[in-house]
Amino acid sequence: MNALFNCISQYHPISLGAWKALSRALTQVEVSKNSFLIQEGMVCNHLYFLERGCLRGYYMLDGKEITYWFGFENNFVTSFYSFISRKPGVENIQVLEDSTLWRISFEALNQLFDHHNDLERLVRIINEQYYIRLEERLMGLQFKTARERYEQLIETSPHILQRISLGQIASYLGISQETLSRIRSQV
Amino acid sequence: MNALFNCISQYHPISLGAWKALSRALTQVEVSKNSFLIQEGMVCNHLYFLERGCLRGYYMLDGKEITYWFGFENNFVTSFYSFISRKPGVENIQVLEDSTLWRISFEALNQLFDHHNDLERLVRIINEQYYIRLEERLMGLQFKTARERYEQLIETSPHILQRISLGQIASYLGISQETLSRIRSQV
DNA sequence: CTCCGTTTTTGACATAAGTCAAAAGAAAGG
DNA sequence: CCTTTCTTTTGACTTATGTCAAAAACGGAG
Repeated sequence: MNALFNCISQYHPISLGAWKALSRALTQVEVSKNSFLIQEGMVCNHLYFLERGCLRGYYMLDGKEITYWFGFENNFVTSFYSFISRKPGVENIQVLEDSTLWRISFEALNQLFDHHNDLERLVRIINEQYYIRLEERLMGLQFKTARERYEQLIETSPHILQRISLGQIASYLGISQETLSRIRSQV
Repeated sequence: MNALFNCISQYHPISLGAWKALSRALTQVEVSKNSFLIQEGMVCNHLYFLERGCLRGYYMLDGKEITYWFGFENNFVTSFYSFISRKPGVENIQVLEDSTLWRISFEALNQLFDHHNDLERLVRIINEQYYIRLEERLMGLQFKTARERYEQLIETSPHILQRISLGQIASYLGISQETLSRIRSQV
């Protein structure tokens, strides 16, 4: 649970009381490679923190898997739309490496908000940071060529290249895997 | 200010005290067509609410204006990255029609958070809803053809077509204006 | 109503990227 | 260690989309 505490502290410090309450509400989850944390059609009832391992989020479009997200150590994870709106989502979250997570339910989190102001602030701040990242990602997709997207990925997230297969990276970048393979072979 | 109150209420009801305090912190701003609300290189110090009018957000890439956002009545507006991180941003927000806005400064907003829990909750909830929209937008860009993007825009935001020029819509969709013109001429 | 500037359309052409298919390479399982 | 399966690469070809340039249409100002 140390990893989570450290991660939180980088966003916004919380009181000891809030941390204790949060700890009590958390459950550890171990999941193994190729299993699913979340599947489409479900209402996602939990917010997760990924302590160890690696995940992939994707949805189906015309019979193809479209990867929209990768999760690594110290990332928060959920099917955001479903978790927030309490409706079934289209997202699947697949476990790419055996992973350790901590999770809290929607109800428990909202109860904590009522009693611990600083926790709600923490979540507000984390949401804002995640929003900024998503905005940057959008800008990276809107008008860049396949090569530019790949080069940007190398710069901003080189660790992805080590741990994710080429086909999944291509999907994440919005290009075909053949194209990515060719880009890679030409430096 | 009624429009703002109504808009807020749809997300999360707030106490009368919170609303009074918020009202006092708001300033009305009138801006005229073709002026700029925010320009790149500035730190954006305000969060705006657009009561009447229409705005466009864009940034420069290789000497071209890339439109990433349109704002209409009842939208919240800011250069999000800059407002949150307190650093200069790359975004420009241009006024497309004479507009009326209300604004609150970063400092004032954060002071309100300290005294009015429900205001911070409101903002957290609004942020979450905006996050979901951005996610949907990202999915719409990642793997769709020019025609699919345009058809999706007609479905989800037909009002944009009435008020925005073709060139700017094309940019928003991540395609050239010639391509959009041709798509439109073939139904 | 006419003129001027802006926006949209059209045409011709170039090119990035997708698709399909097969071969090569790497990883996993018995 | 060999076999099977999955992933990556390569080739040939197609297609969607971008680019440049010019014409047409539109809209505001006087």
